[in-house]
Formats: sequence, structure tokens, C-alpha cells
Amino acid sequence: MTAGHRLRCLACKARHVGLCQPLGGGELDVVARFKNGDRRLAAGEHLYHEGDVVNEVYNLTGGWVLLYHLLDDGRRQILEILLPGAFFGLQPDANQPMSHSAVCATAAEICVFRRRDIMNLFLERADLAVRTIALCARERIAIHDHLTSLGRRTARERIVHLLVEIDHRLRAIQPGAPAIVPLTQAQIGDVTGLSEVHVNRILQDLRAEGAVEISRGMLQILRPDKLTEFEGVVA
Amino acid sequence: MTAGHRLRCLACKARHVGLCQPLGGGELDVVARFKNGDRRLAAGEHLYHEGDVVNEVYNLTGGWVLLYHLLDDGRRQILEILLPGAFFGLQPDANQPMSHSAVCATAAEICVFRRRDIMNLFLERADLAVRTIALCARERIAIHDHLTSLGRRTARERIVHLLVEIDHRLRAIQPGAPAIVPLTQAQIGDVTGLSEVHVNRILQDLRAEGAVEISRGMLQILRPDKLTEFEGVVA
DNA sequence: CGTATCATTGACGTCGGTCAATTCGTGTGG
DNA sequence: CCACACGAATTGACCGACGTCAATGATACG
Repeated sequence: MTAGHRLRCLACKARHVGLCQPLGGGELDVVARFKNGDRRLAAGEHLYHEGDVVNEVYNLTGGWVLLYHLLDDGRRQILEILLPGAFFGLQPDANQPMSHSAVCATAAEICVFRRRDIMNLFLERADLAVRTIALCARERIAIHDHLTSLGRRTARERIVHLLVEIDHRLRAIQPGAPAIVPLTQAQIGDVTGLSEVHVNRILQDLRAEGAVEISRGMLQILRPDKLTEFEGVVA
Repeated sequence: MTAGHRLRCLACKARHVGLCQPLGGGELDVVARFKNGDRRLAAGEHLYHEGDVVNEVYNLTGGWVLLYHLLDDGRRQILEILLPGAFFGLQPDANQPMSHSAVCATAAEICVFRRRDIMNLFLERADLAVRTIALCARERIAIHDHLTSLGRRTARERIVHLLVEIDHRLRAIQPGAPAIVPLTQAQIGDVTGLSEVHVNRILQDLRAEGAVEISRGMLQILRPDKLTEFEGVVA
């Protein structure tokens, strides 16, 4: 299996971001050796649900995954939008039920590790543990920013800010490609803490201003510069 | 210096939580050896400001510290409330300016490490790196919860939920002590994304219901059970 | 075609913000 | 010991951003 994994690792589209970024081609073996397999999911499928006990850790290599939390009256908050290179599923303690659900927004490819294997990998290669700590720190900054949006920005600011952030992230992964956001307006509402209706009203404005293009279940960022300008002085 | 640090580590009030929790008394040397010193700050003093380049990492051993972010029109969002045992200040990359500010809500004692030393500590003791990853994961869950509050809970739910969470955390650190929250109403507003005025209105209600006691710049949780009950079905 | 999902639009209501005044508590200097 | 200053808390009046409800349209998919 390891040999097979190594070949896939070499071809991995997310090899140069996230966990494996610091590894040279020769070093991929180290990770490949601990890897447990790949998984392919269709849009709308769940990787795990809140409350599940999951003994795996994941590296997203293709597609978009959403982490969300449900209140028991059905209100939903999308916590993170994961793009290729995201390393996720780590829990503070083994056997602890997941605090959130993970669902695919698009078809997705996911590289799977057993939690125990990853822990052993970290113990063997402390540099990868340090790398993971850095990834956690980066992730934390992104979440802090999200938090600031929900707490202190207006509806329009939240949406513009989200689109700018996604645009940046997409550019970092696939420079040159058109920035297409495969999220429904309801999902954008669940990210930004707004109602689907209000999201629509604001997207209409942005479209009228020429900043975005709207189609069914998808959204294209045409003029990120224009969006940034809208953000104005609001850092 | 190391010997001195070791003595202080042995007496540290936060020895049994956070980073040092898994260390036996004999192992404290490992951390003490890498430690750089202690710092004492008064309420209202800053440990660092957004934009600073900080080459230190911190372990909060006494007091309350608030991490916050400012928008440039002055809106403020408090991102995290740190209690003793918090290990913070890690950045994704060295020499990267801090993305937020850290201010003391009370007098505070802080154990200081140089970033480089901590990295070396992690490389030498991978188990501590793994421990740190677990702390990050725990922290992430707390932030996710905060995020959910800001995005999807009503004002009253946010405040009740915050108080319940703080009550739990205080209980874990100092069981039996009265749950006193040394935050002004304006600060509570900056945590919950509400205005000072609205926070006051809701705290008045909670006081009338006998759940909390209000004094100047401080708030006591009298009946956490009552608060939990208010949370009702809203997980 | 029939059905389901997503987007769109208007009418209306309300939660929580803003503004502004007042009170309270504590510390300070005279 | 008292007058004052200042930060925090309190209160009321008003308003507007955003939610809710409900109907309709558009598109994909089986």
C-alpha cells in the first residue's frame, strides 16, 4: 500500500500547501507511510456528523468542504470553509465526539489518516508537528477574522469581506483561474450569520455594481478590486 | 536562571492546566530550561498590540487576558477570553506582525518564552508539540462556539451562553470559588457583538431573575443552573 | 412533465443600535 | 472631610438594519 500511496502523494494537487508543503519529493514517503487511504465524496455528502466519534484525520486534496454546527432548533452556523490543502479533524482528545459536522460543498477528494498514525507521525517527525501548529495558528487567524465579521460588521461588509477572502485563497491555490464560489445563497447566509433573503438583496446590489456574477448555486467574483474598494477603510 | 525558573514552575498556579499539565514534577525542568522569564502586568496594560512583531510566546499563569481586534473606525471585537493555563502568542510564521492585541482585564502573571526556544522545545520533546496541537484543537472548539453565538444566537442567548461557559471554565480552574467575572458591560458587549446599552438591559433582566449579581466593573454568577435552564433547548 | 432546489421580490415586524441625559461609585486633591 | 472628576452603569426615546413570511419565478433533474 505504501508504494501506491507514495505515487498518489507525488501526484497530489495539494502537495504544495498545508501539511505536506515543507516536504521534498523524497520525504513524501514519510507521510505516505502513515497514510490510510483516499476518499471521494459527492457534493452534499457528509464526511462526518456532529456527535460522531471519528478516529481519522483528514487532508483535503480537492473540492470544498464546509464545517458547520447546528443549534437544535435548526439554526445553522457554518464555521469554516475548507479548500484544498486544509488539514482537519484533529480533536483535543481521542474518542471525543466531533463538535461539528463536515459536508462537501462540491465533489471532494480527501486523504485519510488514522488518528493514532498521525500522532505517531508527529512523534517521529517533530517538525511536522511544528508545521501543524503553524497551520493551526494560521487557521485561528482566519477564524478570528470570521468572528470579527459576525460580531462587528454590517451585512454588506460581511459578504464583501467573505468574497475578498475567498478570492485571495483561491488565487493562492490556483492562480489565474476564475474565482468561482460554489455556494448557494443560503450557505453564504449560514457563513455570514444572515438570512438567505438578505444575502440575496445584497448580492443583487453587488451584481448591479458589476462586482459579481450570479448563477444557480454558484457565484463568480468578477472584480475583486471593486470589492476591496467597497471594504473601504474597514480593515 | 534555570534553577530559579524551576522553583517558580513548581509553585506555578497554572501547572496542572495547559501546556505543563502532562509534565510530572521532575519533568518541569524541561520547560523551565527553555523559559525566559515572568511578567506581571496591571489591569488595562497591554501585553502586545496588533501589528507588533512579537518574538515571544506566553503561558498565562494568573489573571484574565483579552485578545481583541479593532476595525479602523473603532469597532472592537474581543476574540478570546484567556484564563490561567492559556498558552498563546503562537503565530503561523516568525516575524509576522500580530493579528490582534492582548490586554489584561485584571492584574496578570505571564510566563514568557522566546519563540525560538519554544520551537526547539517542541523539536526536542515532540510530545509537548502534540500536547500543543491538542490545546489548539480545544481552543478551536471554543472559538467555533463563540462564532455560533455571534452568527446565530439572540442577544440574550449570547450573554447567557457566555456566562455559562465562563462559569464552567472557572469551576475547572478553581472549584468552589465564587464565579466572578471581572469584565465591564462594554467589554461583555465587545465579546458578544452587542452594544453596551443592550448588554445592560439584558443583565438587568438576569439580575431581576436572580441569576447574577451586578457590581461596578464586575459581575457575579449566582445561579449557573438558572442560566443553563434559560439556555433551554438551544445547544 | 413533475418535482425539488434555488433565487427573487414585496410587505411588514422587531431586535437591537444610537443618541443623549442622568445616576452612581470610586478615587483624588485640596 | 468635602468638592470634583471620571469611568461605569442606567434609562428612555427613537429608528433602521435585517429577519420573517409568503408568493412567484427559474432551472435542473429524473
